[in-house]
Amino acid sequence: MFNQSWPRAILLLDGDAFFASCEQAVDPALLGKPVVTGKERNIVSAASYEARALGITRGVTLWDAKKRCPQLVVLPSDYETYSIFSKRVFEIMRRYTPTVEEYSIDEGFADLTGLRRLHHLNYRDITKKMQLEIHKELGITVSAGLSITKTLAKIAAKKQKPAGFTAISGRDLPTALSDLLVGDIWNIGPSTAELLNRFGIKTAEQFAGASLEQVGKILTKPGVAVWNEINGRMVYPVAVQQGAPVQSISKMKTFTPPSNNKSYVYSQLMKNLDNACAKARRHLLLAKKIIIVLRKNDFRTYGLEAKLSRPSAFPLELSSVVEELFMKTYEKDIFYRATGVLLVDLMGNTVFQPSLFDDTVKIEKILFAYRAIDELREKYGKYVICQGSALSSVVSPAHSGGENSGGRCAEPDRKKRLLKGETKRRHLPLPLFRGTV
DNA sequence: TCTGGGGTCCTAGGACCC
DNA sequence: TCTGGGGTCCTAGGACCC
Repeated sequence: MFNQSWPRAILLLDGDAFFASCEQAVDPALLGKPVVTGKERNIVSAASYEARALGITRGVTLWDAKKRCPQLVVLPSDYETYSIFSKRVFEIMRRYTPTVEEYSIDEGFADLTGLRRLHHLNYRDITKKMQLEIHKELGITVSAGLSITKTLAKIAAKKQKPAGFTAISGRDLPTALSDLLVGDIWNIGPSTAELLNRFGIKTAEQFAGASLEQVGKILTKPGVAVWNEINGRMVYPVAVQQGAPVQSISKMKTFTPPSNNKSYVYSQLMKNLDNACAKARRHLLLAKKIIIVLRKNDFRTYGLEAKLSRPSAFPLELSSVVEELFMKTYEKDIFYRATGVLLVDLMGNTVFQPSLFDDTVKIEKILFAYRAIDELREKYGKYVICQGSALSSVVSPAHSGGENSGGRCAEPDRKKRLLKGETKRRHLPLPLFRGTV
């Protein structure tokens, strides 16, 4: 599988407290203050280093966080802004190599192998230059991990944060792994870690030292891949995805408090259908299969799927299918806490040709209607229009848990304010918003 | 981690075919 | 009617990630 014969130089850049740092970069008044994002979920999804210093970590409830630190600045997550920062980080990485993988919104891999001569710098200094440019141009910091495989680069990047740089060479391997538990390795989750523990393998070093025979007996393909990677043998290449095709689109939403009201639960489901379809249309995609998901109060989650008679991304067409699935799944007197809609088996909407049996006039009408709907939503926000059956989820305060339940038209789109320059900005990084919206 | 939301990939097992 | 072997496709569900 891997036929490279010289050691690779794989770099991972990992944003430091990324969401919180973006907020601080956009609004300098927040610099030096404890800032968290996640207001919309009532849970800390990112905490600035100032907040971490006060013991506030990802996942704690805002209520706990506030109690611990009354002066805490709590912000709703603004993914659009973070995505813009993210894009610009990747652009800076691409100044040095085209082999960049946008792994997540705040992490990117780059393969620097063989680029030292081109840049007249060693790998360390190439990395340092990237970090410097990111800091200067965007006002945020990233930590770097440099090693011979992606898995080792991940391990390296975690060693020193924020704004850190850590390299793990082939020679350093045993020491680099000695203080690490198996469960801390990328792609080894809780259940695999537990399995390995049962066989006496507790640390990353023990795992790396196990024989292929032993590892092959305990784990399947993905586990063996990780074992190769932490031994310095590359299995995962840096994958330059050009417009990586989306495999699925889903919308899932918890409502508080849980409800046993059938029409309310159904309306929640329809709202998800609306939003999932809108997203699919934005991506110019149609689904061939749809799955609905109901989560009971005990967190057991049930899914039911249906193949569509023709590919679609239109609630008008899909609501009857969803209703049918819902009736099959829904149990009376059971409390539900969340619903979801997944659109899978996606195809481009340009490829789709109506079959002989389709009613082309009707399809034209539906397409026309949704073009209008999408324009309205683009202009006035996503709650301006929705399926009638989803209505009670938007307007009914009966079961609402405040922030959680739709109707947040009040807060004007923050990005628009930023565009108008109403929010203070540093000598930033502009043009931050060129070509978007 | 008493529990958000959005994804990807892998595997086991059944159906169906030769 | 019983037996065998092997391939492919599909689905449900698990595990993991940020």
